[in-house]
Amino acid sequence: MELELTDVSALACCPPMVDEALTEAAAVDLARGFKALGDPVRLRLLSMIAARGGNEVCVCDLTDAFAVKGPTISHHLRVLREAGLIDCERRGTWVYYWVIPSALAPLSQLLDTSALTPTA
Amino acid sequence: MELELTDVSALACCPPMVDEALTEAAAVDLARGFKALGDPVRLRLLSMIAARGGNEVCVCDLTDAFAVKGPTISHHLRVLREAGLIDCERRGTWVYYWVIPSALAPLSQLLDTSALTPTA
DNA sequence: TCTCTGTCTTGACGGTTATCGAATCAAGGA
DNA sequence: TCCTTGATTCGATAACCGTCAAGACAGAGA
Repeated sequence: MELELTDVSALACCPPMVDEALTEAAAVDLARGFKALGDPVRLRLLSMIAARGGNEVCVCDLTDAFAVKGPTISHHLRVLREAGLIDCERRGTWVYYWVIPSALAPLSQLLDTSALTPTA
Repeated sequence: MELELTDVSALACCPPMVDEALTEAAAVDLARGFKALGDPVRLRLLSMIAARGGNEVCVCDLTDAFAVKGPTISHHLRVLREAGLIDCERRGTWVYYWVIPSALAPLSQLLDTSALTPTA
């Protein structure tokens, strides 16, 4: 399970873009995260993992919910992991995944528009 | 300027995914938005447009900030527009773009993790 | 009308990505 | 030790995407 992981700490620094435009470097970092979210299968995989809160999800519970085959699920989980959005651990026969909230937070904050619509 | 635009209203319906996993249909819709954000040039373009708040930005003010050529800027602006994240209008010689906050909001809310980290 | 400037579209090229079958690896149990 | 099950990796293929040069279009001004 050796992968090149995105440095999450570098992302935890982002005011809403309605307040301040991104630098080129910040855009490269953050776009990596959004790109990982830009596939329907990956986005739903992440949501199924995240919906367990801090708990974990077994891959075996994910695969059945999708039309795509096992290797494709593995591929998408790897992309999410390389983006630093999730992590995993093998315990016995099964592999468990969980979400990394500190990686999601900057992405959410960047898109926050509450400064434009104060009463919405 | 006739394009197929994503229906924004269909997106304005999304609780954080830490509370509830996405349906397949919702994932397809939302992934379209994230996919548009998944390129460094596009993300920075959007941030430069959004940073003006409700005001508009002339394309001529965007082009100089990037290494890529005019057609590439046009292409990325079109992708952002087809995703429903921005809109534009021509006035005289110049074309002005502005952000659509109601399209950004659901994406931000979906990634909100405050329910997991109450005091962060 | 012609010309100039700003923006977009077209067409093409090279690189990337999603997907799957087959093979591989990891762990448990017979 | 062998077999079975869960998950990943490998290799190949088809589709997609970012980029640019060249050309087209829109509007302003002479």
